[in-house]
Amino acid sequence: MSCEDDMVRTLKESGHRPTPQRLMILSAVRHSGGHATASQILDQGKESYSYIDLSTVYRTLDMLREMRLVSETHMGRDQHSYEWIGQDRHHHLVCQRCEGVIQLDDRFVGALSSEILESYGFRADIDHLALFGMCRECQ
Amino acid sequence: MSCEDDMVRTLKESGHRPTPQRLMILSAVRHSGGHATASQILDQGKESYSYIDLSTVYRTLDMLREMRLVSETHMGRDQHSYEWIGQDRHHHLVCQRCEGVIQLDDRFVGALSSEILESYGFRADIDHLALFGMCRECQ
DNA sequence: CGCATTTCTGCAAACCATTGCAACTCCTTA
DNA sequence: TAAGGAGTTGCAATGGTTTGCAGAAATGCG
Repeated sequence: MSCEDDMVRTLKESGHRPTPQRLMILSAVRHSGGHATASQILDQGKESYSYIDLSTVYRTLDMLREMRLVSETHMGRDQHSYEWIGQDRHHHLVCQRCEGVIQLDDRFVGALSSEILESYGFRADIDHLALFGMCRECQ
Repeated sequence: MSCEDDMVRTLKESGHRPTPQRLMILSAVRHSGGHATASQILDQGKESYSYIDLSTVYRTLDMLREMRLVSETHMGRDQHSYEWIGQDRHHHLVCQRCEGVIQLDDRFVGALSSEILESYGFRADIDHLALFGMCRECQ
């Protein structure tokens, strides 16, 4: 089964329509190989498609976020960045001095979620966390 | 020693100038008793001071954040909210259904910071975390 | 105090993200 | 196949935040 058919099916099953714009945005995020900003997705879309509006990009990304297919992260003060949620869920440690990024395994954050659930009965949805600070080398 | 003298000294020691605008903004955040948005601070400022610009408010809040005197939080999709960091550092659990907010004790997050420091050598600065999800009642 | 230097403010413009709306497209049902 | 209804898009306008810059204010020093 092709990647595209897969997306069409996923959209339909969740009660959304598989429009060309959506398939294009989905494909762009999925194959960007890492973080992508809304305007990057827009640019990529314009190459492979006649025209697409920025608001459509945001609305689609928002939909995908609610379906938990992509994660939305505020990386500092810049644009939001979006990433396809694959098998290996992970988070980021961002150094504010050297601007380096370290991948943080989900088990650390998962442990926090479990403790919160136990103590407060609150189910935290942490798809992608970005924590700021300073890395070993810069300290 | 008055509250104001205290602020003047703090600013000077960090190499910043104690201008009337800054003292006003500092005072507004400090005495707001909880979260305050930039425009709320602006309004409060206009009452006690002739005029102050919104960009000055943002720039000052940014400075205070870097000095770790206030915390900046993205509460959902609305305005950012700023809070004076007092003795009792805390975080928030925001329910996406009922929009209720639960205070989360810092020891949970502190434990996460410690684990990250131990495993990665990364010193995370988590002044104020807002986690989204669903509370016990809404599940 | 007066002057040079640095820092800070207000203003305007820019930028990112969101929203309302009318037109359009897709899907369902007859 | 035609019609109706729901969902989706592009456009324009809006709101919150950031930035560049010229003038103003504060500081340090003779």
